Amino acid sequence: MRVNLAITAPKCDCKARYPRAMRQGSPRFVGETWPVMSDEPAQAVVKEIPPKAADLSAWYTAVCLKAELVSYSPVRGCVVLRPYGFALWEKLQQHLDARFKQTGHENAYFPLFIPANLLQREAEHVEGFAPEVAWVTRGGGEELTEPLAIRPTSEAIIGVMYAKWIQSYRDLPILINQWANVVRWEKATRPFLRTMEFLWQEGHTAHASAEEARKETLTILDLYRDFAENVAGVPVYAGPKSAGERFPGAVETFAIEALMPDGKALQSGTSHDLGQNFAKAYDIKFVDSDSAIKFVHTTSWGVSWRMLGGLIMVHGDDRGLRLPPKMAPLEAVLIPIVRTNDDRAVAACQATAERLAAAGFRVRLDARDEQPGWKYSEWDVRGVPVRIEIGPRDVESGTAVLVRRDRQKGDPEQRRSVALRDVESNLRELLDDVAASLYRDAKRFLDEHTIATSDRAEFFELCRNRAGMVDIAWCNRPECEAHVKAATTATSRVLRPLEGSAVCTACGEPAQVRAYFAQSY
RNA sequence: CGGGGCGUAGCUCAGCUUGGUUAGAGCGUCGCGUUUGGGACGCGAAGGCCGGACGUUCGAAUCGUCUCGCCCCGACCA
Repeated sequence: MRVNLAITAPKCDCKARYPRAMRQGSPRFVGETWPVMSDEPAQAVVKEIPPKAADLSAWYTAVCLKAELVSYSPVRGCVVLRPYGFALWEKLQQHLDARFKQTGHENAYFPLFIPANLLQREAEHVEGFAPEVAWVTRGGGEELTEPLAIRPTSEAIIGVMYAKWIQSYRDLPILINQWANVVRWEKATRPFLRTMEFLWQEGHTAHASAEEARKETLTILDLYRDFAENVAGVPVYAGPKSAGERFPGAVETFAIEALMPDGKALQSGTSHDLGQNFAKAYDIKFVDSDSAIKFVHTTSWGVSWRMLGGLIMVHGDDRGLRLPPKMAPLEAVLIPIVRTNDDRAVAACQATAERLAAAGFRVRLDARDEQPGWKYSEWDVRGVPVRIEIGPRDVESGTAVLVRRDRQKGDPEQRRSVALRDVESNLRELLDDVAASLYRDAKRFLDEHTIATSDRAEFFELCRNRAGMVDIAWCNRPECEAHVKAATTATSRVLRPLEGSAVCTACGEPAQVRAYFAQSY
């Protein structure tokens, strides 16, 4: 089998090199820090990527651009998802889609345009989305008699269709998902985290009973949690949202919330129990087994490419992306070390790449005519979990050097030499270890930045300082949350049951739940 | 939508205060050669409606007004 493993498009806009003066005296071999700038702790490791700890926002934007995930476009607030970024999105799609199928869902596709009157049927829904809906008012050179909304979400159009499709309890449940783009008119945008047009999936289901709808909502919530933790390596808190954080039109909203390095929470997936609100608005009725005409119970749930933004921030370091292996478009990149009159390493890499591909690994050979060190840096920026180096010494000894992206230079565990005959098992083991290690680090960060307090002043201070997930006993009253938000800009992220009795840390009223409070993206 | 910053070569920027010949640098790109285990080096070459519009002026990258876009910090959201 001859697979196309070599890269063919070496174009990249991140090749800037350090000025010569800065390079002089730099070590030529691994195991030492490069560049030598020990008296300048804030110095970027990779040119054009500022240190992550110094300015998360600047670091984030630079990484998204330099890793060639996205590129800004001439369209305000909209990014181009470049091939590497799209490949990352595809990995998310593959994993989630497989889970949706396993739980009985089917994919379908609904129109991008939503007539004004449809969108307006559910009062809370339209009110909630009004500020961010884009409208088409002209088409074919003529003013439209009825403006068309560009979907901010698809409850409306799907509700109308469900009303047509559903007659009997035998038609239920309907379990449909769509992969789509949606538009929300945003004022400030950032790659993945908030763009005017974004990619997501939205699931829409209809059920005969409230219990079944609630079960579906929770099934998806757990599916999202499982994906975030076990595939993306991002630990999350999952649970119900407060009334103030609820989806417009929902009876109850559940979410998974991740914690970013700057102490702000990122809502990474939502699952809504819509009750009969949309069924009533869109007249989705069925005849039940007892011959009574009833409204269905619906749910909706979504994960967007925002999840990718969270993964980037949680795992990335000063050298760029660090992708969890299951999400990485490439699990390993092979870099031959060629010498003058000795390009045996290229053939060895090609053969190894083919073997690995045959074994099911996503690998690529980088045989471009560039310095090896230059290639290391470039693939570091892109976060490929493992690099495989084969040089003349390896050709002689039948070995390869496996270098893991999650470890820093100088770490003795960063690189290991393995026999080529065992490369598959070694790579498998290494990838698993990288995945576990990335998750472990992220989990430790979340744990260390989840702070329980019952002291009112401390609570407000922690919220203001973006200390992380601030865990309190809470009254679950909208007025209380509004007050906390006004004072600290933090809101409740997700709730969980309260054990025993307590007073609300924020206001002193009787507590009903425990809540994680944090500022959020 | 408020507050702040920035748009000059593919990238990072200098030049602008005090308008004046062909607008510069480093890196990248292209060609040739030497190199290649953490961002190589030499020689040669190409590359710019100075974000856009209007204005002031004999003359605008430079001054003024407007506009578009990007970044950062807030308010709203996934």
